[in-house]
Amino acid sequence: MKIGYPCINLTVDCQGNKTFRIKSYSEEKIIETVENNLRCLIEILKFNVKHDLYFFRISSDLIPFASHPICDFKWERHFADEFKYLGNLIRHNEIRISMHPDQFTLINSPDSKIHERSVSELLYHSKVLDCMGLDFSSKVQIHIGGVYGDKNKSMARFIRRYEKLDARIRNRLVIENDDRSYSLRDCLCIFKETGIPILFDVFHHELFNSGETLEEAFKLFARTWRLNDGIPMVDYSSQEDGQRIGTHARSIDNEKFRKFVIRTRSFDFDVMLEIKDKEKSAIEAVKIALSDGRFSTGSSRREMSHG
DNA sequence: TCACGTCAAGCAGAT
DNA sequence: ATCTGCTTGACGTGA
Repeated sequence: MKIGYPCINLTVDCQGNKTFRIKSYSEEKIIETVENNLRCLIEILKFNVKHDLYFFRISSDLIPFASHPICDFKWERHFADEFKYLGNLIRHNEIRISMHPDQFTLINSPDSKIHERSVSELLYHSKVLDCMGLDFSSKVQIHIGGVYGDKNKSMARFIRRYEKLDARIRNRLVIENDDRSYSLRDCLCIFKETGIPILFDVFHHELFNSGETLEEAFKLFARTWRLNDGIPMVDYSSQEDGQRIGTHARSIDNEKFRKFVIRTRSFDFDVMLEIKDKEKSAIEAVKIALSDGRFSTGSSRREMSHG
């Protein structure tokens, strides 16, 4: 089990997801911004290793406007050395990586323009992982998309569109159950047709499910991951008390997480804490997992792999 | 230096 | 109709 958090580190004094307004786009601006973002990503990953955090989601803002027509900058070539360095850092420390394109990425949209933009966005995400030389256990996660008034048609459209995607995307794409439109059961239907692994979101499943217990859900999604995909990925959050249903917790609820760890003991998976205070809660989660014997520190893992 | 309107992009549900 | 949340507030103009 590896534990991590998404995109932003609040301790390290380095913002790895800097962007700018499209109006101020220039080659100079994007070079300067990406330089900063790559440098900070390195800093954050080093911080993570020091704190036994071996799972990280790279921000989609790493290369701002990468999939937009305005961007004709050859970022892969320009930053080839930096990407190589990052790839080595990630592989050497056995860090698990994910990316999560945002809510505008909808490959099942009936609007062909939105569909095309979404494919470009997915290709950008896949290329980032490719040019770091990462294998197919580094994933790009999306939700199935919109319902557009007819769920069956929209799911069929997703499947058709998926089958036409570039292999660079298909090798990395995983689907995540969401909290109101497409449940774990819906993701399993898509899996049956396409073989896409399912990234399980614990909190979404609590809010929107077909009656499966946590243990049943784990049995169902865990087998959708093949050997090349690595072990299953899980997103974890919990409800912030007193806020509207669906609000992610500000800080980890230690007892709740401990219970989760105990209930899922018979499964091996990597877990990302989608908690607002980021690495702070992730570090708490590491302590809890360690105390349950679910987790080995980086130094002991490295010794094992050498010995 | 700081307040605050706005930011590439979509959808669904709540108000 | 308008607002909010979503993996994450942050950019940058104007005072």
